[in-house]
Amino acid sequence: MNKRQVQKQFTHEKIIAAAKQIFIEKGIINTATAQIAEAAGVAHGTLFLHFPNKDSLVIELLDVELAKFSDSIKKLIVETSDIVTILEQYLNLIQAEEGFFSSLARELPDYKAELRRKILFRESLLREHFYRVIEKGIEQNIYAKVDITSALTFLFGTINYYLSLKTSFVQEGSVIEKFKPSIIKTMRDLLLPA
Amino acid sequence: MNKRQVQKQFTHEKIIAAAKQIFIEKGIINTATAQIAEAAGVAHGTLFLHFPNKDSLVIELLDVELAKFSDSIKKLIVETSDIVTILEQYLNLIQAEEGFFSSLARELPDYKAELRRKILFRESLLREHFYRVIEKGIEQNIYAKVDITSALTFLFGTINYYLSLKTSFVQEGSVIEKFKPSIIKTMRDLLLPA
DNA sequence: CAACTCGGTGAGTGTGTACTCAGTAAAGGG
DNA sequence: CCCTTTACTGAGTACACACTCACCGAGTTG
Repeated sequence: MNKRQVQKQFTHEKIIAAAKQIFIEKGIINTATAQIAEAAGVAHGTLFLHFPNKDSLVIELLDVELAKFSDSIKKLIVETSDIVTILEQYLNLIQAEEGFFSSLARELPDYKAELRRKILFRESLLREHFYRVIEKGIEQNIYAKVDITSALTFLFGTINYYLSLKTSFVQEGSVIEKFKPSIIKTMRDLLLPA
Repeated sequence: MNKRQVQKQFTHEKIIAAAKQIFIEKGIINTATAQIAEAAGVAHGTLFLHFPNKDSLVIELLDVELAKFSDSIKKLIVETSDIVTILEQYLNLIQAEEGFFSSLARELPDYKAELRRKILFRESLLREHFYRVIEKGIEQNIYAKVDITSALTFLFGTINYYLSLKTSFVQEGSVIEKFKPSIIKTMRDLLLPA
């Protein structure tokens, strides 16, 4: 890579990093492209050399984050079959991206179809993984013969619900962190045989 | 009331009705004040004679709807103590306003603080009512000695979750209707002693 | 019925924002 | 060393939207 290409890629990454940061703080709709450019330390116009429009920027950012997240989940599920450990780690992952994905999820309906599809894909992926883990555990008599769908609905529903509270509890700290113990307790109660 | 006052009130109500209709269809942020005026059959400027700004219109509409909803819930809970009936009726109520409140809830984070507070108030009200019903039931040995908080988290979390799916399942029909049986089943399992 | 009140009108204004484009300077190539 | 290519710049454009205001005419009042 020559000097120009290096510079170009550097700028590209600066913009994405800045966008992620501001989106977490203010949400996507509330962030003007000019602000992203300013935060990235480039001219407003530069942004549109790297992305044809704001949506493309959001989608590329989402793709990158989704890939990271998906890899972490796969790794996690391959490495352990203990439901409590998986849950804990999973909640840690959610927590790390809490601001970004939850703000995205909340803006979803106002936003474009492709974003919606991506978020939904991510969720179906997670459900699928969990489903397999639990199913295998049941076969091996590790877990109780629960209604898997109910258990997963509880898990995802609860997380969704807590995240939706986020803007209300504006205090410092992670929403997931706060509710982690009760989520784990309930999932354990649901899954482990009495 | 003289002719002028009647006319004024009529216009006021026309605007609110039109606003509700369009908000359900397109969400609040995506609806321009000019469109509301057009749908109401009044001039754009007329809207601002009746409401100082768009937010006030939203808040008045929300107040009206909240009052209706709250009354229905109170009545429902006074009239019956059978949890399954209460749940069914409650889900019917949610369903009737599904479009309006769920679109509101989804836009919340982008929107103004007072709206957030009102939605939150509504939820705390509902939780409170349910809490009382279940608590009373437990005292009278009607329901299992469940962890009330978990049960309610499941209920509200799940409903929230299903509503968040709404824009994805754009097909006709109510989201709540679709998931009602599984919500009721799980709540019954949680609440009724084995 | 003349004078006045007041709800309604809609073209106009100000603002915020996504996106453009003519110009600039540094890098690359012959 | 000069010419071309290219990433970048930032003032400018187009547009959408909330909100205004000078004017109108029907309703009310004495």
